[in-house]
Amino acid sequence: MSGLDGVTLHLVDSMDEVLKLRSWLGERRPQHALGFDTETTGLEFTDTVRLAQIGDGMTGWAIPWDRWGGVFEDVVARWDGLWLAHNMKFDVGKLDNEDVFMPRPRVHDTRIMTQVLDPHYSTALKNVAARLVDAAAANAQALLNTSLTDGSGESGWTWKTVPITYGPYWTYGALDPVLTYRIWEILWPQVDATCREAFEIENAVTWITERMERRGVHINTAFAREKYDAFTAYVTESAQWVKDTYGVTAGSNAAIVQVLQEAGFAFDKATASGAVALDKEVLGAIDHPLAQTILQRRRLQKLASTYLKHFVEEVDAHDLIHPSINVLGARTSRMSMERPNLQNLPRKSNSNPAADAIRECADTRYGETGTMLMCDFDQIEMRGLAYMANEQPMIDAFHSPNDFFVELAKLVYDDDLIVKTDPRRQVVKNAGYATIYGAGVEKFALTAGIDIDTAHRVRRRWNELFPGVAKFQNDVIAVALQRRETEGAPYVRCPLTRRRQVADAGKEYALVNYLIQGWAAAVFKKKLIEADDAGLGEWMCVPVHDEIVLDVPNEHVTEAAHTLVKVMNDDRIAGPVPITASVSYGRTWGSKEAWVEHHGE
DNA sequence: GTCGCTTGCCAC
DNA sequence: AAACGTGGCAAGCGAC
Repeated sequence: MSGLDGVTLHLVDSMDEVLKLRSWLGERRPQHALGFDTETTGLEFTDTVRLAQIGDGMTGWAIPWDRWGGVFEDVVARWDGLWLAHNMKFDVGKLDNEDVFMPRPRVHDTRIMTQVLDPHYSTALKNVAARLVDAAAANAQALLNTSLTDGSGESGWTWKTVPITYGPYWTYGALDPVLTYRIWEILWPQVDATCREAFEIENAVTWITERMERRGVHINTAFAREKYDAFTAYVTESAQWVKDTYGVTAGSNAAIVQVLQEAGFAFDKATASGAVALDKEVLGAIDHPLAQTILQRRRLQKLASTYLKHFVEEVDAHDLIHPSINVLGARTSRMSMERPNLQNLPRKSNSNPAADAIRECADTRYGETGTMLMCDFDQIEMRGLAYMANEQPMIDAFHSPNDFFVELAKLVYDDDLIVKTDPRRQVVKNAGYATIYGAGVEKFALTAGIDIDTAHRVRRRWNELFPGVAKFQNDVIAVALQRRETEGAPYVRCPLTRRRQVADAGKEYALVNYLIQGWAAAVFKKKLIEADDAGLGEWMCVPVHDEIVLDVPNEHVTEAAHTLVKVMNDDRIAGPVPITASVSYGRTWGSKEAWVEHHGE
């Protein structure tokens, strides 16, 4: 059968339709699953359900919420099979708000299925449906969606105002669970056969992050406001000073460059498109009050507008901020976070002491009776590299009680006296990460702050010491290129994605990084599930790639930290490479106090 | 006024 | 032969 021929759509607007729906439901077998979806007044947290839809591959039902919501609730109570949704976190959350609770363990997300099979494709329902089910129907539906989103249709209606009885609205609504069901029919056999564990991990992590989103992160709003006001005042006053003194706009790079050129400074760094670069590195090297003022203004503006502004303006009545966590954020299986992104809060730094305030804004919601716990893996990606390359000297270094990069530096420089403060340790660390990212010698030299000749020597020595790493890199690329011949595109198989393709032809070197990053993301997600199973789910707030942040009442801190240590340290998950993690704690996320386990307490 | 592009910068 | 991966976000600016 082609496309959607023969599909029947119903609007449940009478007792007669309700009876038809009940009779239809009675004929469903639990193994057949049901698709569901909601239409809401919008995408904001405060927006509510207007229509709830259910369906299978041939029949879709649109249920107006205000009048017939109880019918949907009744179906949820009766159905004991699988529920399918595309982007389930959104719909289940909206239904939660209406006091209708979907049975989470029985809800499977078709968006996750597309992602684990091939993250190269768009996961948006309309695109997946157009690709797998019926292009014309999906595109017509997308057109309506756009007109409702921006009110651009002839009617001027929006998601909030469109009459439920408007034909295109309810029919396309009723079609969504049908499309979801069809997608499931096509994708589930592939997922089941090739990447079922990946699907189960992503589906489980989705519910864990949904809980984190609801729980939120507490903000010390008085402190955040004080810093925001102070930084913003500097931003405004310095801009005025720049205008008064030099007659230019502080935010206009071209104008600033011109003033500095007239003052005798030369510029040789270019941007991607060939303009004169004026980044912090360039500014830092210019000994001129204008350059230094612009630099400091940029620093404080970044802190005020990217972080503090959200902290001040977007907290709820309990001073909690609720970012949105995207489990399928990166095509390497990493998660991403937005509004705001708490994965890129500045760390403590000597060059920008003002930045310390940002992590100090995120504090425990329990005041004097709570503690923030931060637990992060130690060099997780380097361990992944050692594991996948099976590189014995690296594995040995990970078993040493000493610092990993000190041990590596001793090998590279053939000097047993190297200590942690030796600058050669940093060079070797940079060499390691340059390998993971696929950097050339030139970029490696630049980031390590060494000359090209030294970089060449270090890299030569590195390859000599770790031949397994080079072999691993070459093998990954060779296999990928072979796949290009036989399957049309070069790709790697990661633990949570069946095919991770290169973004651009000629960038095959990046596949090594995809593999390592994808492996690390899988380890992290498995540990989130273990931590949740061990009872830590109620305290967890933020996942940061290799770190979990928790907000714990003091009476549970000792046990929570102990559980974290037990879950996150693992000498089995990476073969001969031990995975270790460190816990720190304090009143705020910025606290650095190391947690030491006291046995026998 | 909005949109898309560019530039810059924060994290892991 | 060539070569730093994954994200989110804000501000300036020209184009519509």
